[in-house]
Amino acid sequence: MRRRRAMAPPCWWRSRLREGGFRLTGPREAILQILSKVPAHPSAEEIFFLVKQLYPQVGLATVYRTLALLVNMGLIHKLDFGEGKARYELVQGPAAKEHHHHLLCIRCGKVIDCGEFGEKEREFLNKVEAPLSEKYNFQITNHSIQFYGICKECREKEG
Amino acid sequence: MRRRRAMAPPCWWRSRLREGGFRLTGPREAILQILSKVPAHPSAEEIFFLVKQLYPQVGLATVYRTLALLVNMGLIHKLDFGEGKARYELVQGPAAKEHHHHLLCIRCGKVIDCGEFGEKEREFLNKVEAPLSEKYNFQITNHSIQFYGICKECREKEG
DNA sequence: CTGCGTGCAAACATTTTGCACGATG
DNA sequence: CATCGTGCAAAATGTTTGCACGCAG
Repeated sequence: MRRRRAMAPPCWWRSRLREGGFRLTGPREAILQILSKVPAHPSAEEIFFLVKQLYPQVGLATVYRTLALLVNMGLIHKLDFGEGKARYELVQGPAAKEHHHHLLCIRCGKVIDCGEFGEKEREFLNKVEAPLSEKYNFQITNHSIQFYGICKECREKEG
Repeated sequence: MRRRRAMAPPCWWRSRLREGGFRLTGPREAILQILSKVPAHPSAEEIFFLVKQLYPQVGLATVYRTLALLVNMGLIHKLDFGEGKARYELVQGPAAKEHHHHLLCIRCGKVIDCGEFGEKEREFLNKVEAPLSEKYNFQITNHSIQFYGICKECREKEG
């Protein structure tokens, strides 16, 4: 077990793109590069600005098109916290390890990350995913759990 | 058990509005009326058209403003399945009884309702909600669980 | 060389906001 | 009768699409 050298599968996604019959282009590489580095769940616009630093001539439409492609290929997850915009995360990326969910305040819209319930969550999912998958003939690739409510600050303000 | 007369709690929400210091207006009544009758999770636009049948002069902006008000008051839940628009449901309404979650296809966007895991879900939530609520000082009023993946039809189409 | 993928700009869809009028309490 | 709430229209925001050009294979 002595592989110490940063794991670095330099571009594990290239083969995936080829397999799918898609071309390997600058924008796509840049976007995947960014996604594999960014820790949190960036929105399309955030990704756009990050990619621009790496590949300045990129257009926002390309970011959207590439993200849609990657979602369909199953390389990234599209998340929606009800903010009016989507967020994205690499399936096998930094965020995948720190898999977490969210508390969403219905007053101020604040999003609190919470990653504490790993064990209980897995237990629950193990019980639930297989039957669902079978019953609906649906191949589950990801899940997302949100709790809605009122945050500390909003409760203090308005009672 | 012979109450046959439609249950009709004529307007349980009026007091709630008053308590909050809000006026009791036509549009608000109409919107709550609709929400308490509709079974599924209507979008703002769907609500708008339904309310129009009951209160024709209503404007779409009022629907949005009222929905935001009701969310803040905790009378309705705002849901987002990543379709680019929000959906709403009454907290204590028909949908509340048939509490369910969703399978979302990342290929075609299909939304499949699934309501089968009541017991396991409650078990999980019981374990998880209290600690979360305490740790983040967050009053949980609702939750939402989604599974993302690829539906039967899309798998058949594209392998 | 043949398209697929791209950048740009315009189109779209949903939601929010500004304003003057009207209704509620 | 003082505001709060409303309808309308315009603006803002996020995402998609049409088109001609250029690069990957």
